[in-house]
Amino acid sequence: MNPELCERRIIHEDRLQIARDYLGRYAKLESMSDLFKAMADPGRLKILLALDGQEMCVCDLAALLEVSESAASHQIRILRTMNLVKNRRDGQVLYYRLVDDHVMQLARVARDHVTELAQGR
Amino acid sequence: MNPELCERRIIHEDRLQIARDYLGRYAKLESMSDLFKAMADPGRLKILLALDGQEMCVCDLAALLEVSESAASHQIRILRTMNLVKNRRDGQVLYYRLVDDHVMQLARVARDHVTELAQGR
DNA sequence: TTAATATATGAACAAATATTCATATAAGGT
DNA sequence: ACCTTATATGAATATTTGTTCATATATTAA
Repeated sequence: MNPELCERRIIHEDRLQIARDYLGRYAKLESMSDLFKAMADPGRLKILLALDGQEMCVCDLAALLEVSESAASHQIRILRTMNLVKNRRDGQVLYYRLVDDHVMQLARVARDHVTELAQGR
Repeated sequence: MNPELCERRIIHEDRLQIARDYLGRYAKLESMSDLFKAMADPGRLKILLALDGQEMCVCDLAALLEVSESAASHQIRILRTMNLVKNRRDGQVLYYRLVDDHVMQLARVARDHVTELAQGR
């Protein structure tokens, strides 16, 4: 066992308690980080933005990202698994679309954050 | 060169063009995915939530996450690099705090997303 | 100025993630 | 039934990310 993990140094016991209580109110913390993980790749983020307001198929998205259809399909599978997109079959073609508006809300806040920082806050 | 990347199959040229134009308006796409990457780890997400409304030092955060102070410091460095937190020195202690409110906005939307999905939308 | 505290950082290793290639499945056409 | 199209998936490899351990730096106290 690591001694550093046992005899632990804590300066602000009160703040630690506040943080623990607060984290208790965020029950699905793992799922939340999974959601961010899904959006943490430029390619997947492009896919999500491309699906804002329209349905697209795998081959379209592969063309957009300039990757193989297999690679695109793997990325899309992650987005499906994380419940960000869903699909609808029309004959041979699977059309992908966003599950809800949360994704775009996240994208907008993220864009605001990075643009504000670029302007020196 | 991969032939699949050259003779590309595109079904919806119009939608592809819409997506390309739309992505053009998201200039800082890499920075956006970096921001999500920073929040894509449960430990770092805990740190960010813990800092909602209060300052904490590295040893507090290490205690909260139950990891070594070195590990906590490495995680915090990522949050600093991605401009999510900043610090203030008071003597020997470095106090960390959130840069702005965007982080908490993101956390709230993410929480709403995962709780709604858990309830079957 | 020596020692102690608080934190940062570099390097090595371990674990997770992404990409590629080959193959599988599912629908539609012939 | 057989072939083609559209997409999914498994396995192997390549890349990225996280953790640990040792060491470095900065501030304060003795």
